[in-house]
Amino acid sequence: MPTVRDWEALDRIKRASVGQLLIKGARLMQERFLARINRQGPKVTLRRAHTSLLPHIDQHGTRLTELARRLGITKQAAGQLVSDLESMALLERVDDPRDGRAKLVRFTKRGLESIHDGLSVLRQIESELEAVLGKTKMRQLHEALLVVVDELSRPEP
Amino acid sequence: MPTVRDWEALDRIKRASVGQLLIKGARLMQERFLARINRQGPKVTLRRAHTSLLPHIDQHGTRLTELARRLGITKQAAGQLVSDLESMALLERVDDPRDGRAKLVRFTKRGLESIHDGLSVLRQIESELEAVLGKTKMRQLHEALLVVVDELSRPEP
DNA sequence: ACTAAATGGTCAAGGACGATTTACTAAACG
DNA sequence: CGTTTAGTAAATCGTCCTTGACCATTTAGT
Repeated sequence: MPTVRDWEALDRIKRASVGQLLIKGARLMQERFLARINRQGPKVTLRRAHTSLLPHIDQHGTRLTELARRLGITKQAAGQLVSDLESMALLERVDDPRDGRAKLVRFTKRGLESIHDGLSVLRQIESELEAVLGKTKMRQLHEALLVVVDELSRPEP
Repeated sequence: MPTVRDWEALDRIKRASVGQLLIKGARLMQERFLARINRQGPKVTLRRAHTSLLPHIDQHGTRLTELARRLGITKQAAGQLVSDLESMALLERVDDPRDGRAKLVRFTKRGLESIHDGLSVLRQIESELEAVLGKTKMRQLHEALLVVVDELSRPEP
């Protein structure tokens, strides 16, 4: 039977939970990022799935299957995302010289410029965070997040 | 024209970006949480939208309209989530004695027990993080995230 | 070399989720 | 009263992803 004491405990946990703060912070970060990107120009409309694809495009291009593998989705799903970004002229498919079946997905000139713009928006937001956190705590946050991502990336026990 | 130097810069930024680490960490956290919750019993299947609703249910019940407002969605959308959770016997709708039109959404006994279970899963994951981070860095992470959430919660400049 | 299996990719259909719009009932408020 | 507020109902939508079928090419087995 739930008591008032139980509820106070729940409240304390909710406020104290690193996990919940992490999730909330990430959501806010993503919203702010997409809002600024899509505000500063009617060029294209990036969606969440696109932004999770883009970081996996390598300098010399990446195969669709490899992208799908890295994202943990089917190659059809990855193909759809690539097609979207292709129609925005951010990505292009070129034949892979080492395999006649394969194509390499890579940035267009414009896509690369857009990525640079995007990263500068990200840096801007991060510098706003650093302004309130301070340099030291920002560095600590960065280090801690590296460890967190590393730990959570390993398979479940 | 993109150069190799540009690419190296991009790579450095990607690895260094607090924003991207935050988003990735949150995604991994949520995945691990839902996986464990849904693994330790075939009782119910919680989805992401449900877990974002639950923390807003107050001790004495919360009105649907208020839930919708807090979540930033329409009351119909909130109503649907509540209906889902109701059919899992985690929530119930009761008449609000202070307003004949209104109903209060509140936890059932079972729902509250499940919440406790859920929070203990969360604490478990967090303790695993603390095991690799160390107590001090875990505390620093917590404090930094509080500031980050606070800063990102304020309206856009 | 020749065929069989594996691999890279595309097309089409559609499902799950998380919402929205529009329309409605019932109660409260003033 | 008439207007506002709480909630429900039904249809639909956008996003993101899957399944299934298929073609072209490479790789392996014998």
